[in-house]
Amino acid sequence: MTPFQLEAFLPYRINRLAERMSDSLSRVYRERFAITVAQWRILATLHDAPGLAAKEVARATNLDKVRVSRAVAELEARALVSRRLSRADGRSNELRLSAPGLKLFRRIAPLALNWERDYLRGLSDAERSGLFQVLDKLDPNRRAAPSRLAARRRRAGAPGP
Amino acid sequence: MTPFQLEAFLPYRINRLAERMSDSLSRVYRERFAITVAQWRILATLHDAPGLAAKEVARATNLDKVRVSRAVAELEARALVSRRLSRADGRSNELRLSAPGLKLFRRIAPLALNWERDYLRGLSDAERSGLFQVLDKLDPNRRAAPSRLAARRRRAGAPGP
DNA sequence: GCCTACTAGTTTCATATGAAACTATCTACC
DNA sequence: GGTAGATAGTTTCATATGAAACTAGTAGGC
Repeated sequence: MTPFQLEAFLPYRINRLAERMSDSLSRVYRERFAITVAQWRILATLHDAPGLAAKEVARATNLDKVRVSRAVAELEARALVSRRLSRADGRSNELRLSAPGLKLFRRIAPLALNWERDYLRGLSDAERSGLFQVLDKLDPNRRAAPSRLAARRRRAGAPGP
Repeated sequence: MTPFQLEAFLPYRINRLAERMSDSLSRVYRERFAITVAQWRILATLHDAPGLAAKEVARATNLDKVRVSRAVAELEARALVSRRLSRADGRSNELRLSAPGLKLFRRIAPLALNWERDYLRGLSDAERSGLFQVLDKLDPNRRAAPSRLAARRRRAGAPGP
Protein backbone atom coordinates (compact mmCIF):
# COMPACT_ATOMS: atom_id res chain seq x y z
CA MET A 1 0.00 0.00 0.00
CA THR A 2 1.24 3.45 -0.89
CA PRO A 3 1.28 5.70 2.16
CA PHE A 4 -0.29 8.94 1.06
CA GLN A 5 -2.53 11.24 3.04
CA LEU A 6 -3.75 14.38 1.37
CA GLU A 7 -4.28 15.94 4.77
CA ALA A 8 -0.57 15.61 5.54
CA PHE A 9 0.68 16.61 2.10
CA LEU A 10 2.39 19.97 2.18
CA PRO A 11 1.20 21.49 -1.12
CA TYR A 12 -2.38 20.70 -0.24
CA ARG A 13 -2.08 22.10 3.26
CA ILE A 14 -0.34 25.25 2.14
CA ASN A 15 -2.85 25.76 -0.61
CA ARG A 16 -5.77 25.37 1.76
CA LEU A 17 -4.23 27.74 4.26
CA ALA A 18 -3.55 30.29 1.52
CA GLU A 19 -7.14 30.13 0.32
CA ARG A 20 -8.64 30.49 3.75
CA MET A 21 -6.35 33.33 4.70
CA SER A 22 -7.05 35.09 1.46
CA ASP A 23 -10.82 34.69 1.90
CA SER A 24 -10.67 35.99 5.43
CA LEU A 25 -8.36 38.91 4.74
CA SER A 26 -9.80 40.03 1.43
CA ARG A 27 -13.13 40.47 3.16
CA VAL A 28 -11.45 43.29 5.08
CA TYR A 29 -10.80 45.38 1.99
CA ARG A 30 -13.11 43.93 -0.62
CA GLU A 31 -16.40 44.62 1.11
CA ARG A 32 -15.48 47.96 2.56
CA PHE A 33 -13.36 49.41 -0.24
CA ALA A 34 -14.13 47.31 -3.34
CA ILE A 35 -10.46 46.49 -3.76
CA THR A 36 -9.34 43.16 -5.19
CA VAL A 37 -6.35 41.20 -4.01
CA ALA A 38 -4.35 42.26 -7.08
CA GLN A 39 -5.27 45.91 -6.53
CA TRP A 40 -4.32 45.69 -2.89
CA ARG A 41 -0.91 44.27 -3.71
CA ILE A 42 -0.35 46.98 -6.26
CA LEU A 43 -1.31 49.75 -3.85
CA ALA A 44 1.09 48.35 -1.25
CA THR A 45 3.88 48.03 -3.79
CA LEU A 46 3.46 51.54 -5.16
CA HIS A 47 3.32 52.89 -1.64
CA ASP A 48 6.65 51.29 -0.95
CA ALA A 49 8.22 52.11 -4.30
CA PRO A 50 6.57 55.04 -6.11
CA GLY A 51 7.31 55.40 -9.81
CA LEU A 52 7.64 51.72 -10.55
CA ALA A 53 6.78 50.47 -14.03
CA ALA A 54 4.09 47.83 -14.53
CA LYS A 55 6.71 45.22 -15.23
CA GLU A 56 8.39 45.79 -11.88
CA VAL A 57 5.03 45.87 -10.14
CA ALA A 58 4.26 42.48 -11.66
CA ARG A 59 7.48 41.11 -10.29
CA ALA A 60 7.01 42.59 -6.84
CA THR A 61 3.42 41.39 -6.54
CA ASN A 62 3.79 37.96 -8.13
CA LEU A 63 1.04 38.82 -10.60
CA ASP A 64 1.24 38.26 -14.33
CA LYS A 65 1.43 41.28 -16.59
CA VAL A 66 -2.14 40.88 -17.84
CA ARG A 67 -3.54 41.08 -14.35
CA VAL A 68 -1.35 44.03 -13.51
CA SER A 69 -2.43 45.80 -16.67
CA ARG A 70 -6.09 45.30 -15.82
CA ALA A 71 -5.78 46.12 -12.13
CA VAL A 72 -3.81 49.29 -12.84
CA ALA A 73 -6.36 50.35 -15.46
CA GLU A 74 -9.10 49.98 -12.86
CA LEU A 75 -7.11 51.78 -10.17
CA GLU A 76 -6.43 54.59 -12.61
CA ALA A 77 -10.10 54.78 -13.57
CA ARG A 78 -10.85 55.22 -9.88
CA ALA A 79 -8.12 57.85 -9.63
CA LEU A 80 -6.23 55.86 -7.02
CA VAL A 81 -3.14 55.51 -9.16
CA SER A 82 -1.61 57.86 -11.70
CA ARG A 83 0.67 57.04 -14.59
CA ARG A 84 3.22 59.20 -16.33
CA LEU A 85 5.06 58.19 -19.45
CA SER A 86 8.59 57.25 -18.58
CA ARG A 87 11.23 59.62 -19.94
CA ALA A 88 13.73 56.79 -20.06
CA ASP A 89 11.51 54.26 -21.86
CA GLY A 90 8.54 55.34 -23.96
CA ARG A 91 6.88 51.96 -23.62
CA SER A 92 6.36 52.11 -19.89
CA ASN A 93 4.74 54.40 -17.38
CA GLU A 94 5.84 55.46 -13.96
CA LEU A 95 3.04 54.44 -11.63
CA ARG A 96 2.27 56.25 -8.41
CA LEU A 97 -0.42 56.41 -5.77
CA SER A 98 -2.56 59.51 -6.14
CA ALA A 99 -3.51 61.43 -3.02
CA PRO A 100 -6.77 59.47 -2.65
CA GLY A 101 -4.83 56.27 -3.39
CA LEU A 102 -2.41 57.03 -0.61
CA LYS A 103 -5.27 57.87 1.70
CA LEU A 104 -6.96 54.58 0.90
CA PHE A 105 -3.76 52.65 1.44
CA ARG A 106 -3.34 54.30 4.82
CA ARG A 107 -6.80 53.21 5.81
CA ILE A 108 -6.36 49.62 4.70
CA ALA A 109 -2.80 48.94 5.86
CA PRO A 110 -3.54 49.08 9.59
CA LEU A 111 -6.57 46.85 9.09
CA ALA A 112 -4.43 44.35 7.25
CA LEU A 113 -1.77 44.40 9.95
CA ASN A 114 -4.39 43.98 12.64
CA TRP A 115 -5.86 41.10 10.74
CA GLU A 116 -2.42 39.49 10.55
CA ARG A 117 -1.76 40.00 14.23
CA ASP A 118 -5.09 38.43 15.11
CA TYR A 119 -4.49 35.58 12.74
CA LEU A 120 -1.14 34.79 14.37
CA ARG A 121 -2.45 35.29 17.88
CA GLY A 122 -2.42 31.56 18.65
CA LEU A 123 1.26 31.15 17.84
CA SER A 124 4.16 31.58 20.24
CA ASP A 125 6.95 33.99 19.37
CA ALA A 126 9.16 31.08 18.44
CA GLU A 127 6.51 29.67 16.15
CA ARG A 128 5.99 33.00 14.45
CA SER A 129 9.65 33.61 13.77
CA GLY A 130 10.13 29.98 12.76
CA LEU A 131 7.29 30.29 10.30
CA PHE A 132 8.79 33.31 8.56
CA GLN A 133 12.19 31.69 8.57
CA VAL A 134 10.81 28.58 6.88
CA LEU A 135 8.92 30.74 4.38
CA ASP A 136 12.16 32.47 3.48
CA LYS A 137 13.81 29.12 2.94
CA LEU A 138 11.05 27.53 0.90
CA ASP A 139 10.23 30.63 -1.11
CA PRO A 140 13.13 33.05 -0.96
CA ASN A 141 12.54 36.60 -2.03
CA ARG A 142 15.18 37.77 -4.39
CA ARG A 143 14.87 41.54 -4.07
CA ALA A 144 13.45 43.24 -0.99
CA ALA A 145 15.75 44.91 1.52
CA PRO A 146 16.47 42.42 4.31
CA SER A 147 16.86 45.04 7.00
CA ARG A 148 13.35 46.39 6.54
CA LEU A 149 11.96 42.87 6.48
CA ALA A 150 13.69 42.05 9.72
CA ALA A 151 12.34 45.23 11.29
CA ARG A 152 8.85 44.43 10.09
CA ARG A 153 9.02 40.94 11.47
CA ARG A 154 10.28 42.07 14.80
CA ARG A 155 7.26 44.29 15.05
CA ALA A 156 5.04 41.38 14.10
CA GLY A 157 6.04 39.73 17.32
CA ALA A 158 8.96 37.53 16.38
CA PRO A 159 12.20 37.87 18.32
CA GLY A 160 15.30 38.66 16.27
CA PRO A 161 17.78 35.93 15.40
CA MET B 1 4.15 56.52 7.81
CA THR B 2 2.33 53.22 7.84
CA PRO B 3 4.76 50.33 8.18
CA PHE B 4 3.65 47.80 5.65
CA GLN B 5 5.79 45.54 3.51
CA LEU B 6 4.05 43.17 1.17
CA GLU B 7 7.10 40.94 1.21
CA ALA B 8 6.71 40.41 4.95
CA PHE B 9 2.94 40.08 4.97
CA LEU B 10 1.87 36.55 5.75
CA PRO B 11 -1.10 36.12 3.39
CA TYR B 12 1.00 37.28 0.47
CA ARG B 13 3.92 35.05 1.34
CA ILE B 14 1.76 31.99 1.91
CA ASN B 15 -0.11 32.65 -1.29
CA ARG B 16 3.08 32.95 -3.28
CA LEU B 17 4.51 29.82 -1.75
CA ALA B 18 1.30 27.93 -2.48
CA GLU B 19 1.34 29.02 -6.11
CA ARG B 20 4.94 28.12 -6.67
CA MET B 21 4.60 24.76 -4.99
CA SER B 22 1.47 24.01 -6.94
CA ASP B 23 3.14 24.95 -10.22
CA SER B 24 6.15 22.82 -9.47
CA LEU B 25 4.25 19.80 -8.21
CA SER B 26 1.43 19.78 -10.71
CA ARG B 27 4.01 19.54 -13.45
CA VAL B 28 4.77 16.09 -12.05
CA TYR B 29 1.31 14.73 -12.78
CA ARG B 30 -0.15 17.16 -15.29
CA GLU B 31 2.38 16.68 -18.05
CA ARG B 32 2.83 12.97 -17.62
CA PHE B 33 -0.69 11.89 -16.76
CA ALA B 34 -2.96 14.77 -17.80
CA ILE B 35 -4.36 15.01 -14.28
CA THR B 36 -5.45 18.33 -12.82
CA VAL B 37 -4.94 19.39 -9.23
CA ALA B 38 -8.61 18.76 -8.46
CA GLN B 39 -8.48 15.31 -10.06
CA TRP B 40 -5.35 14.44 -8.14
CA ARG B 41 -6.93 15.41 -4.84
CA ILE B 42 -9.97 13.34 -5.65
CA LEU B 43 -7.91 10.28 -6.58
CA ALA B 44 -6.00 10.56 -3.31
CA THR B 45 -9.19 10.98 -1.30
CA LEU B 46 -10.95 8.05 -2.90
CA HIS B 47 -7.88 5.92 -2.43
CA ASP B 48 -8.00 6.69 1.25
CA ALA B 49 -11.76 6.46 1.63
CA PRO B 50 -13.44 4.40 -1.11
CA GLY B 51 -17.17 4.81 -1.51
CA LEU B 52 -17.31 8.46 -0.50
CA ALA B 53 -20.07 10.64 -1.92
CA ALA B 54 -19.21 13.76 -3.93
CA LYS B 55 -20.21 15.95 -1.04
CA GLU B 56 -17.73 14.29 1.27
CA VAL B 57 -15.08 14.39 -1.41
CA ALA B 58 -15.63 18.13 -1.72
CA ARG B 59 -15.14 18.53 2.00
CA ALA B 60 -12.03 16.36 2.12
CA THR B 61 -10.40 18.07 -0.86
CA ASN B 62 -11.39 21.67 -0.10
CA LEU B 63 -12.98 21.94 -3.54
CA ASP B 64 -16.43 23.35 -4.22
CA LYS B 65 -19.14 20.98 -5.38
CA VAL B 66 -19.11 22.29 -8.95
CA ARG B 67 -15.45 21.50 -9.37
CA VAL B 68 -15.89 18.11 -7.82
CA SER B 69 -18.81 17.37 -10.10
CA ARG B 70 -16.77 18.29 -13.17
CA ALA B 71 -13.58 16.55 -12.10
CA VAL B 72 -15.43 13.36 -11.20
CA ALA B 73 -17.25 13.43 -14.54
CA GLU B 74 -13.92 13.64 -16.31
CA LEU B 75 -12.35 10.91 -14.17
CA GLU B 76 -15.35 8.72 -14.86
CA ALA B 77 -15.12 9.41 -18.60
CA ARG B 78 -11.53 8.23 -18.42
CA ALA B 79 -12.63 5.18 -16.44
CA LEU B 80 -10.42 6.12 -13.51
CA VAL B 81 -13.32 6.41 -11.10
CA SER B 82 -16.60 4.51 -10.92
CA ARG B 83 -19.86 5.58 -9.36
CA ARG B 84 -22.67 3.50 -7.97
CA LEU B 85 -25.97 4.87 -6.85
CA SER B 86 -26.07 4.95 -3.09
CA ARG B 87 -28.59 2.53 -1.56
CA ALA B 88 -28.98 4.81 1.41
CA ASP B 89 -29.50 8.05 -0.53
CA GLY B 90 -30.73 8.07 -4.11
CA ARG B 91 -29.31 11.53 -4.74
CA SER B 92 -25.69 10.56 -4.27
CA ASN B 93 -23.26 8.07 -5.68
CA GLU B 94 -20.61 6.02 -4.00
CA LEU B 95 -17.37 6.93 -5.75
CA ARG B 96 -14.45 4.55 -6.04
CA LEU B 97 -11.18 4.26 -7.88
CA SER B 98 -11.41 1.77 -10.71
CA ALA B 99 -8.54 -0.67 -11.23
CA PRO B 100 -6.84 1.71 -13.70
CA GLY B 101 -7.54 4.58 -11.33
CA LEU B 102 -5.85 2.73 -8.49
CA LYS B 103 -2.95 1.89 -10.74
CA LEU B 104 -2.57 5.53 -11.74
CA PHE B 105 -2.74 6.66 -8.14
CA ARG B 106 -0.01 4.20 -7.23
CA ARG B 107 2.20 5.62 -9.93
CA ILE B 108 1.66 9.23 -8.96
CA ALA B 109 1.75 8.96 -5.16
CA PRO B 110 5.44 8.06 -4.89
CA LEU B 111 6.33 10.83 -7.30
CA ALA B 112 4.37 13.28 -5.18
CA LEU B 113 6.04 12.10 -1.99
CA ASN B 114 9.47 12.33 -3.61
CA TRP B 115 8.66 15.80 -4.79
CA GLU B 116 7.69 16.75 -1.25
CA ARG B 117 10.82 15.25 0.24
CA ASP B 118 12.98 17.14 -2.26
CA TYR B 119 11.09 20.33 -1.62
CA LEU B 120 11.68 20.08 2.12
CA ARG B 121 15.28 19.00 1.72
CA GLY B 122 16.67 22.36 2.87
CA LEU B 123 14.82 22.27 6.20
CA SER B 124 16.05 20.75 9.42
CA ASP B 125 13.91 18.15 11.19
CA ALA B 126 12.89 20.76 13.73
CA GLU B 127 11.85 23.15 10.97
CA ARG B 128 9.82 20.47 9.23
CA SER B 129 7.92 19.42 12.31
CA GLY B 130 7.50 23.04 13.35
CA LEU B 131 6.03 23.85 9.97
CA PHE B 132 3.40 21.13 10.18
CA GLN B 133 2.63 22.07 13.75
CA VAL B 134 2.04 25.68 12.75
CA LEU B 135 -0.07 24.57 9.80
CA ASP B 136 -2.24 22.56 12.15
CA LYS B 137 -2.67 25.59 14.36
CA LEU B 138 -3.39 28.10 11.62
CA ASP B 139 -5.58 25.79 9.55
CA PRO B 140 -6.78 22.94 11.72
CA ASN B 141 -8.28 19.93 10.02
CA ARG B 142 -11.51 18.95 11.61
CA ARG B 143 -11.88 15.37 10.48
CA ALA B 144 -8.90 13.18 9.54
CA ALA B 145 -7.62 10.52 11.93
CA PRO B 146 -4.79 12.05 13.96
CA SER B 147 -2.90 8.78 14.38
CA ARG B 148 -2.46 8.27 10.65
CA LEU B 149 -1.42 11.87 10.20
CA ALA B 150 1.17 11.57 12.91
CA ALA B 151 2.53 8.40 11.29
CA ARG B 152 2.69 10.09 7.93
CA ARG B 153 4.55 13.03 9.33
CA ARG B 154 7.01 10.91 11.17
CA ARG B 155 7.84 9.26 7.89
CA ALA B 156 8.21 12.68 6.29
CA GLY B 157 11.19 13.28 8.50
CA ALA B 158 9.84 15.12 11.49
CA PRO B 159 10.53 13.74 14.95
CA GLY B 160 7.47 12.98 17.05
CA PRO B 161 6.49 15.24 19.95
C1' DG C 1 19.97 56.42 -40.73
C1' DC C 2 17.74 51.79 -40.92
C1' DC C 3 17.05 46.91 -40.49
C1' DT C 4 16.41 43.04 -36.99
C1' DA C 5 15.56 41.24 -32.78
C1' DC C 6 13.80 42.25 -28.45
C1' DT C 7 10.71 44.20 -24.67
C1' DA C 8 6.55 46.83 -22.17
C1' DG C 9 2.03 46.83 -22.02
C1' DT C 10 -2.69 45.94 -24.08
C1' DT C 11 -6.14 43.26 -26.34
C1' DT C 12 -8.20 39.06 -27.98
C1' DC C 13 -9.93 34.74 -27.44
C1' DA C 14 -10.60 30.34 -25.60
C1' DT C 15 -11.03 28.17 -21.19
C1' DA C 16 -11.80 28.01 -16.09
C1' DT C 17 -14.54 29.32 -12.45
C1' DG C 18 -18.33 29.55 -9.16
C1' DA C 19 -22.93 31.71 -7.87
C1' DA C 20 -27.39 30.81 -8.76
C1' DA C 21 -30.94 28.13 -10.91
C1' DC C 22 -32.41 23.68 -11.58
C1' DT C 23 -33.62 18.46 -10.93
C1' DA C 24 -34.25 14.69 -8.21
C1' DT C 25 -34.52 12.92 -3.93
C1' DC C 26 -34.93 12.94 1.05
C1' DT C 27 -36.88 14.25 5.74
C1' DA C 28 -40.20 15.68 8.85
C1' DC C 29 -44.42 16.79 9.94
C1' DC C 30 -49.30 16.54 9.37
C1' DG D 1 -49.59 9.11 1.90
C1' DG D 2 -49.12 13.97 1.01
C1' DT D 3 -46.95 18.29 1.34
C1' DA D 4 -43.11 21.74 2.60
C1' DG D 5 -38.79 22.57 3.15
C1' DA D 6 -33.97 20.80 2.93
C1' DT D 7 -30.03 18.60 0.40
C1' DA D 8 -26.93 16.08 -3.47
C1' DG D 9 -25.41 16.88 -7.65
C1' DT D 10 -25.66 19.07 -12.38
C1' DT D 11 -26.22 22.81 -15.54
C1' DT D 12 -26.36 27.57 -16.86
C1' DC D 13 -24.52 31.85 -17.25
C1' DA D 14 -21.80 35.76 -16.36
C1' DT D 15 -17.16 36.83 -15.02
C1' DA D 16 -12.11 35.86 -14.33
C1' DT D 17 -8.10 34.21 -16.22
C1' DG D 18 -3.89 33.85 -18.94
C1' DA D 19 -1.61 32.32 -23.40
C1' DA D 20 -0.85 34.19 -27.58
C1' DA D 21 -1.34 37.91 -30.82
C1' DC D 22 -0.75 42.57 -31.23
C1' DT D 23 1.06 47.61 -30.83
C1' DA D 24 4.48 50.68 -29.87
C1' DG D 25 8.86 51.53 -28.69
C1' DT D 26 14.00 50.26 -27.73
C1' DA D 27 18.72 48.54 -28.65
C1' DG D 28 22.38 47.00 -31.23
C1' DG D 29 24.63 46.12 -35.24
C1' DC D 30 25.74 47.70 -39.89
